[in-house]
Amino acid sequence: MREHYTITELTREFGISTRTIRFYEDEGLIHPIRRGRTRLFRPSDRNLLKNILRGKRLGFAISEIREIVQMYREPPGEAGQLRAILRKVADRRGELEQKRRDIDDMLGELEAAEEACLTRMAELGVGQTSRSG
Amino acid sequence: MREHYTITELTREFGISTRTIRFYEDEGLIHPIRRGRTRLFRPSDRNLLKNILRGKRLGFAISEIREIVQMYREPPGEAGQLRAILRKVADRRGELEQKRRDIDDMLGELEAAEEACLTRMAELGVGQTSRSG
DNA sequence: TACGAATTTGACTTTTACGTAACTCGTGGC
DNA sequence: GCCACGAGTTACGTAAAAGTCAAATTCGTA
Repeated sequence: MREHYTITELTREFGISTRTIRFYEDEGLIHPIRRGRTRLFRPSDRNLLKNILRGKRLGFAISEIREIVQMYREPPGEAGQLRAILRKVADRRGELEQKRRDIDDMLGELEAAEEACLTRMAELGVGQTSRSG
Repeated sequence: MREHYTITELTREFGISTRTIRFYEDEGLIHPIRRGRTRLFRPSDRNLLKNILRGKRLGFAISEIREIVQMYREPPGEAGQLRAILRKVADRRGELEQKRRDIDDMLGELEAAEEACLTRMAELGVGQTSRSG
């Protein structure tokens, strides 16, 4: 595990721009340390970025991702705040389960579409090159 | 199964605005029939809308959703187009599987966060009201 | 057929998530 | 000391996805 990563290393690894990473810092999602003015990303920062991009792929907004990654930090010492986090965790879990149902439904539709295409090709007497599923 | 739905019925059912539905029509995602100038939504339109909103929840852009719902239509009669659809189906399936991995990873992180909170509460000697998982 | 509620269309505005341009700073090599 | 070069900052721009508002229709119905 490396000590630090530069911003451009992370842009290459994750296929995003420096602007994007700096934007996430401006938005308070990530807090790299500095050597002079230059950002240095620790492995934990890199991991956090990975989490952020996961959230993006799942369609969460920046404001939501901010809330989510805040839940991953050291739990606070106050009971009310802990309960608030637990509630949010439960909410997000519900959302994710909805998304999973959405994925399954969508996969079902795709399969139906594929079947329809294959049937149509058979009708036309067209040979297929390969079959994925 | 009803014959037709009005626009406001669908807005209530799905929790979206009339502007949104009309926007989707402008974007060519949906094509309700008309009685005069008034839109009438068939059950198939309602189902299509459901598909569109699924895509939205999963973070697909309108342009992607347009492509996706086009794949659900009657397959064309030309072999090249059929093969193109099959390729797109395979691509989307790959994306959905990535999203599913993202969901599982994120659920894992949430679980870890929950554990950390519960541990912290135990340390503090705080009673929990309930446990979801 | 007159009225109010719902609908349509069109234009303009807003928010989000960055992109782009223009410039400065700091550091290593010669 | 100068230069190249990557990184930083500031400010403005923009595309997508609606929200908002106004004006014109249209519909059910009394």
